[in-house]
Amino acid sequence: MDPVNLKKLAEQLNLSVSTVSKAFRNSYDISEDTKSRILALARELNYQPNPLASSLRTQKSKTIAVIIPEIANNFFTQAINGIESVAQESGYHVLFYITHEDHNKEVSFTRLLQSGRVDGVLISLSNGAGNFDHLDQLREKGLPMVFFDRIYESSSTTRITTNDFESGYLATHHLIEQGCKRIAHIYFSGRLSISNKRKDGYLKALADHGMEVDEKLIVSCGQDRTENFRNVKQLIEQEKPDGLFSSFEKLVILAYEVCAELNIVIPDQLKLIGFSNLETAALLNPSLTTITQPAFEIGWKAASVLFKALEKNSANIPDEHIVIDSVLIKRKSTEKGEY
Amino acid sequence: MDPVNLKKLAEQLNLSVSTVSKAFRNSYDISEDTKSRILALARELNYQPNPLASSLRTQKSKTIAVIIPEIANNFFTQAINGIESVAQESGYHVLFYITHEDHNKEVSFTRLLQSGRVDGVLISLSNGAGNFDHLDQLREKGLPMVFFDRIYESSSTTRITTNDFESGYLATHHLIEQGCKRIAHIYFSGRLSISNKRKDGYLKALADHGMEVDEKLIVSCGQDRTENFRNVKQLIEQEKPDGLFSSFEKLVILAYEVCAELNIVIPDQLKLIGFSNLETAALLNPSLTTITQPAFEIGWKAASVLFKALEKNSANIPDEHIVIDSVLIKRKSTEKGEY
DNA sequence: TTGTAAGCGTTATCAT
DNA sequence: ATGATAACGCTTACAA
Repeated sequence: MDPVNLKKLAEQLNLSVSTVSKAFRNSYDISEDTKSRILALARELNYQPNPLASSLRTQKSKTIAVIIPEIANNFFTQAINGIESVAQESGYHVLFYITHEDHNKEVSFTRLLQSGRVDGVLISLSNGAGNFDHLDQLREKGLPMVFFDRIYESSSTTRITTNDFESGYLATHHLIEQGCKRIAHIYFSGRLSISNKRKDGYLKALADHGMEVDEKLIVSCGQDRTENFRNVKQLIEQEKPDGLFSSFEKLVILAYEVCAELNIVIPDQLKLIGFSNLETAALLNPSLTTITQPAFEIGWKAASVLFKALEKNSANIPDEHIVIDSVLIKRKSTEKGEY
Repeated sequence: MDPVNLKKLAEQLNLSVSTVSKAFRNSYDISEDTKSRILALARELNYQPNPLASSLRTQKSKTIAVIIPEIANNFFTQAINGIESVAQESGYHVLFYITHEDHNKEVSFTRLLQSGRVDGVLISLSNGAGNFDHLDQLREKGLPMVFFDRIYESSSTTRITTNDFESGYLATHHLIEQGCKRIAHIYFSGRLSISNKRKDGYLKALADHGMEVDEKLIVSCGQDRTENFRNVKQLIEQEKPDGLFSSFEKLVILAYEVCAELNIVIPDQLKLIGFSNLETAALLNPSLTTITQPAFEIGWKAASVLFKALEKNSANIPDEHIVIDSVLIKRKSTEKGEY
């Protein structure tokens, strides 16, 4: 219960604090003999250095922050696994902050990180207001940051995403191949670059196949689940699309639920494809055709880029956009019927 | 870029560091006038106190650690949401450590927490060796801990779980009600108390209904997915149970996959029920009857108990076992056929 | 009401 | 090879 620190070790060994301290870092500059005596006592007393004191002195906390919009989301949990695997290997500690898509929370979290608590930040933006002052401010304080998935496009640091535009294109193209003529799209409105890119891919695919864009087939969703349900239901009921591309997993699930309520048979009446990292995609009724993001790799890469900069002691992270491709996994929800 | 700290504020205002420091805490003991001057400059220079220095001085980090076995797991992500909601409200920071069911990692993580990094720990055990020395050691260092879900039963602090025994009983009882005669059980082997309790519930239900226990119907699983698959496949193929109760979500999913491979029709040939917090349980083919844990509440409660103790500055957490009941949600996977 | 100074536990510089 | 000392940025008696 009473603390064991350098001072106590030093007293018990009749050494100075600085000598003891060195034993834990400088292998040279200290005799093998005293060093082993020190380490022995440290083990015996179960000495653990105080990271706060050490961080204060060295100005490195060996800690990073991860800011994400939500956690009950397969993309993010897999990305976290990627981040965490690098962090564990590099001996870093990880603080998590969940914004719940609330821009104000994002702002106040970043404020809390401005003074020494962490050495760097990995962040995936909330779908809130398009104001990035808080992020610029963090950069000004010299805190290295890496964006992943929901990136701040005009930041001058590394940004990591999947090939959102191409994936949106491919998803739509797949529906066209499967014979769809009226292809709807649902997405999350807001400032998210990925949302817009995926939609652009959808639009381009339609254009490339000489299909007209019908604005009524494009439904933007928000944070209110009930409202989203109503809107998607209305879309399917009234516009009777024969294909639907959703750019977010939450919305694909919603579409399944709407179809169940409306007794719409997938894929016969409506073919469904969506971005998703659901592990049970193959077990759904019917199994779901997905655009699956390399979530683990994205998290892994983001953390790797950050740690590489931290090891070099440089807050200078390359100003580049790294893209890791998604894969389209075909399943029953987009199968051609034999009707 | 250059740091703004108390000293700099003090210099610019021709005040002493201590006066400035007080302005941020002691509203009294300092004139309204100077206080507002200080706060104004602080805002202007975007001053953020250095938490390391402050924590070092006050011996409170306003940070807790959460140690869990895995993150890509609906129970844990929902529990995290519960934890995080309390933490945010109380202004605490949260460090996450994922053990990946590796006892050695659990040991080394706890070691890292022994000296001031955190004020308290929330932990759900890995399914490793049954050695709890590292946990006892943490307690000896005076670090408040709360266990949730996968608890250390004989620890003398608060432990929070669902009603595992009763839920195992109910699940089995439900299968019996639905007409099952040969009820199998799959679970994770190891030291986890919850795994054993759920199994005990299964055994008791069989006994209460005068059904014999057939050891061949009870299959224990480990960390190797391929091996688990093989064992569960063998169970279903050779023992031909007509009901199956799985005490973990991962294993229910596995059972679905096995049935798909064997062309076993659920629920006609085999009725399936399992512990699960899957959000898509209702969308599976067929929809899955679940025992669903109050994951958010469990996380919320665990964090609340811990913070209450921390606010009182007492490492004394009640030695009690709090139980929050699960619910049995009936769906198609256990429906009686009309055959 | 404001200031002085010690100290939290460590690290780093400079003597010895 | 070892030790004295200052410093990291903040809080808190205590003094003025």
